[in-house]
Amino acid sequence: MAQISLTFPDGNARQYDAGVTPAAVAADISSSLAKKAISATVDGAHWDMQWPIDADAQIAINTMKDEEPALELVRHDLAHIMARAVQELWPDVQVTIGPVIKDGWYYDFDRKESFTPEDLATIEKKMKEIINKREPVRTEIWEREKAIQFYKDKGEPYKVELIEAIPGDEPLRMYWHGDWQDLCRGPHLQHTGQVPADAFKLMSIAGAYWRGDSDRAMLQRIYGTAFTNKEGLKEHMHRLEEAAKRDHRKLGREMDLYHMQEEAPGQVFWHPNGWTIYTELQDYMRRRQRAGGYVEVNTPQVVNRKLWEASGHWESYQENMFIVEVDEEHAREKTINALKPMNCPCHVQVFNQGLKSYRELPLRMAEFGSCNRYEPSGALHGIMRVRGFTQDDGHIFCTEDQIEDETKIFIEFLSEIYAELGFTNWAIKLSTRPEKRIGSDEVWDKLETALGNACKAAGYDYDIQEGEGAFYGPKLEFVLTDAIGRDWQCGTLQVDSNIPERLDATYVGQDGSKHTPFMLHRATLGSFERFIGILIEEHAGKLPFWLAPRQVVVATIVSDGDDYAHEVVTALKAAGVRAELDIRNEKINYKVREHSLGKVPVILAIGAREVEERTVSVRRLGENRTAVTSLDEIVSEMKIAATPPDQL
RNA sequence: GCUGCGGUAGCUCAGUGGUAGAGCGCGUCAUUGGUAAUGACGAGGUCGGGAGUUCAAUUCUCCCUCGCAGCACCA
Repeated sequence: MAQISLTFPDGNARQYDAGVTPAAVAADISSSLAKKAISATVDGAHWDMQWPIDADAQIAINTMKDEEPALELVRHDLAHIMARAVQELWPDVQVTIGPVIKDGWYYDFDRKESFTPEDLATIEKKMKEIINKREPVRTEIWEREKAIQFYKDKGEPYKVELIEAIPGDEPLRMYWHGDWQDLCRGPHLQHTGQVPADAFKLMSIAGAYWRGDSDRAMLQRIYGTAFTNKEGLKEHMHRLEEAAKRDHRKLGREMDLYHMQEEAPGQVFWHPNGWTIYTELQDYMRRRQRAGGYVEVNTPQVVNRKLWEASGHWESYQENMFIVEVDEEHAREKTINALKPMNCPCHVQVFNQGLKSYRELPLRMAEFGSCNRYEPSGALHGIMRVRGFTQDDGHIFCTEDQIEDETKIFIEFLSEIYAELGFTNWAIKLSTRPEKRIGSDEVWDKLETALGNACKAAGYDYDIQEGEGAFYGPKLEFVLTDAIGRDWQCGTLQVDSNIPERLDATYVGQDGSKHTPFMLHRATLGSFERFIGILIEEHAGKLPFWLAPRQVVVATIVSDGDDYAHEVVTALKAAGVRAELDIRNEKINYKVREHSLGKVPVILAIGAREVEERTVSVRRLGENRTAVTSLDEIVSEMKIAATPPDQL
């Protein structure tokens, strides 16, 4: 038999017969390693202890101490163990797929009756029994036909469909956890007892479509979370609790920012505090856009269907549009209109007024454009996904040659703004050509390359989302993350020549003839609603001072300080600071607690001493010490703090 | 939109086939206090909406609506 050489991480190599398994290699090293081993890494690939190695390779034997492979295996084995537990408890349940995801795994089942939260505890108990049996995990490679026949006989049509969807005639890998079998690429642990029985938890039950297709069966998905030890699980549960406290829906109520109600689902009633954040942000963006060479416009809310027919929205976006009909009863003629779901067609109307020259390009047109979209009810989420919102929208009319530069300029514009708003972690995703699209591959090549180059030129990496672009062009998404790790697209930039063409936008080129411009749809914040939601969660309600709706509360300790407190508030207000007076007949402890919970960044306490010395006792949110400062000093300090970053 | 769960006082929640309860908040009074809850008293709810079953429905059933989690969607 041929010999192969396996090189270990320490650089030493050993010779083995070809086809040796990591299990044998581990046993060769030591019996304790053979026991502890969970998998191997062979030339960078995650390798099951049972898989043969046929050629020279770099090898590392993994144990539970190797966090990355350990988590992967624990979660993956738990997916199988959970499916086995479910089928042992309810033999009529059909199994489908169960992948590892962030923090855990899920498995999708088909069962007539619904799983209940009580069932989760039952399943967990059964899973622990399976783990305690320490049954071996075994794998075999099967011919396709055999696998299909096996699952047909077993009455598992989902598995048959999965196999049929695997391309080619490649043999299929089967895994057994004890007697329970599943189709699986692997790798897996050596036996079920290697799964820590106290480091996992079943989290929730939800519906999920088979193969992600809403036309197909709705399955029941059970989510689980798992770590390599009990502490890991505990920490994770703690993180979830902490994240829940940052939820903008909770903070929005506590900080009295906004509310929503049944009569206007998916639309925001902004309260004074929330609207302060909104207008402060809008003022900031307006100054930023002016400085960035944009002209600001404003366009109608209610627009006749003719324009939507021309733009193509009537055909392809109608189910998401609020249709407004005006009938003869109270108007001279019957018209059908729609609330604008986006601003681009209106911006083209502005562009189309008068003849444009290539000398005017790129033309950067911005609007704080209020849009209404009839979003599916299940998609609504606080102020992050709503039916009525205002975009910090903009369209850059330009030539093809200008796309890359304009994109780079935009990315730089956006990144400065995100930094000033306190975001350090955000990502760019480049969505490329979808299957259904218009335009030639040459044009798509150019446009995708232009966007990618612009990112690199601006100094940013990006992830590619294959096939996720719009039918008319590729796009960049600028993604921020909320408190519990959900991603939200905020900024965007999309390349489009379709709408300009459909709506007859032209410019006169250097050659004297008319050309269709490209249009870059772009938004920095995305929508004020979503962005403010993210902003609240990112800062856990403790917004940067200049954005804080309530910046300073001047709180008296004794009523003898009332007059002076008035004076302090007046001075702060005159300096442009949002200051409030709290001379209620309450103890200072009470006032401090209340305003701290309300996330007021600065509390100025005033007692007899401060009145006497014309000072204030300064307490900042998140600190429990105080400092005495003179009135003049605090006013000028607060004035600077309240100045937006672009005006410093 | 789909699956599951939920809607009781301003908020957080308990509860019941015989028209409801707590804590916080709110109001009144007393208290003038040094940095995360002073005390006493009081007001406040057609139990999300509609229909049905019942002598009787907040409670059981159905429909609608809104919300939550996930899926699908997201120009």
